[in-house]
Amino acid sequence: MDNEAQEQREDTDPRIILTRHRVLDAARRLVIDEGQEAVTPTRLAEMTGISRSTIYRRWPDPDDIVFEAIADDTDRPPFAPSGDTRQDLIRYLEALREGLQAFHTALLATRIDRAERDPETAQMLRTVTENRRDLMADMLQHPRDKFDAAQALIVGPLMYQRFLAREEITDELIELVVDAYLATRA
Amino acid sequence: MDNEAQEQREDTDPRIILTRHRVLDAARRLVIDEGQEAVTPTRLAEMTGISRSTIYRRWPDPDDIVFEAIADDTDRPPFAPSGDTRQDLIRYLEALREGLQAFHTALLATRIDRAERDPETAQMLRTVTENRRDLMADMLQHPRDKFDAAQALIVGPLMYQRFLAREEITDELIELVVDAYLATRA
DNA sequence: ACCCCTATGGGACACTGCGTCCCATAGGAG
DNA sequence: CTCCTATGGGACGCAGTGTCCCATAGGGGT
Repeated sequence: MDNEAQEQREDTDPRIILTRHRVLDAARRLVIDEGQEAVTPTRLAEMTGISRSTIYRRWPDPDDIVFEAIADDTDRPPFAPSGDTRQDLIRYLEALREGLQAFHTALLATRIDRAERDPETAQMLRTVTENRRDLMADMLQHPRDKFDAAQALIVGPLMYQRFLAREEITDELIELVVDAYLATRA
Repeated sequence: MDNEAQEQREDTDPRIILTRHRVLDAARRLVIDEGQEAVTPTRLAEMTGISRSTIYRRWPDPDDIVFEAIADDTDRPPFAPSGDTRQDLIRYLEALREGLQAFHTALLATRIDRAERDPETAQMLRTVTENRRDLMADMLQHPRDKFDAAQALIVGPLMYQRFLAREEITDELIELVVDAYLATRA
């Protein structure tokens, strides 16, 4: 098999890396600005200067471009917990609020929609969610296996406010969420 | 102006009503099964037997078809409150859970995604949210203007579990959500 | 029962973008 | 310096889009 050699090259050949990076970057911008249906090899070629041939060669199924573009989302590292759980939670949610205001949050909305029809995207969403759960459980020194419901309780209201109600996430809401969660632990 | 006459006909002429109904029905099925990018006049014509000409005549901009298809979502009427707030909330969330399992829930995911780029869809989402809030405030005999945060607290966790974590909404989660909310009122 | 009005059907049309292919060229690895 | 391969730049047939025109069918009013 020279499949291994092939994969090796894809990770090291600077030409391949650059192509991949530029195309996925452009794809992300397209998803954010115009939605995933705007992501076509022709548009990407125009935006990046990379030829259509190359794009088709790298991604025989253009739909994979959208998937890969919305997949690599790097969670930022957590801050150091102070030990004051209430204060830590508030700080965490304030950081989450800030993240939800960033322009790339539209990518999350696209993931939500795609996951309804694409099992791979659904799996990706689950993984991202679990990662954040583990990260947060560590931060709060909380057993992971009992933290699923807590995640929903804490993160859910902010997601609701951002994507469904589409209204501002106020300081009051954050405090309310934190206190409601803490009440369940007492 | 014969614009009024025109609009009058669109609401009464059975030919127009039937066409509209059949096309939007097919569009909903397409959005649910294959996503909004699959909604094209050609596909709709094939599915409904209605000619492409007619579809273009009714919707000069095909994108409006998706919007109208996902827009008319009728909230079911609430049940009669028993007066026991905790029990009423649990029953409400159980009904919501059932609704979130229905196949047409994918339409909500599409709304969330679309709202990121289309102001009209964003407005529609806000209106739907407000309607549910008012409905629920009435049910719980709760002042509406202070109910926004409560909505996020109560409905948010279920939405999170359904769309982000993509895991089952358990009875335990529902009880936890209700008790957490009630704790904030004490 | 009749007639007028309009919605629909069924094409044709140019146009755009898609997906595939082939060959020439440029850039990286040894 | 040389081989190997990634990219570029076209060509091509094909499918779908959006527009137009004319014939027909079905509703509403007399």
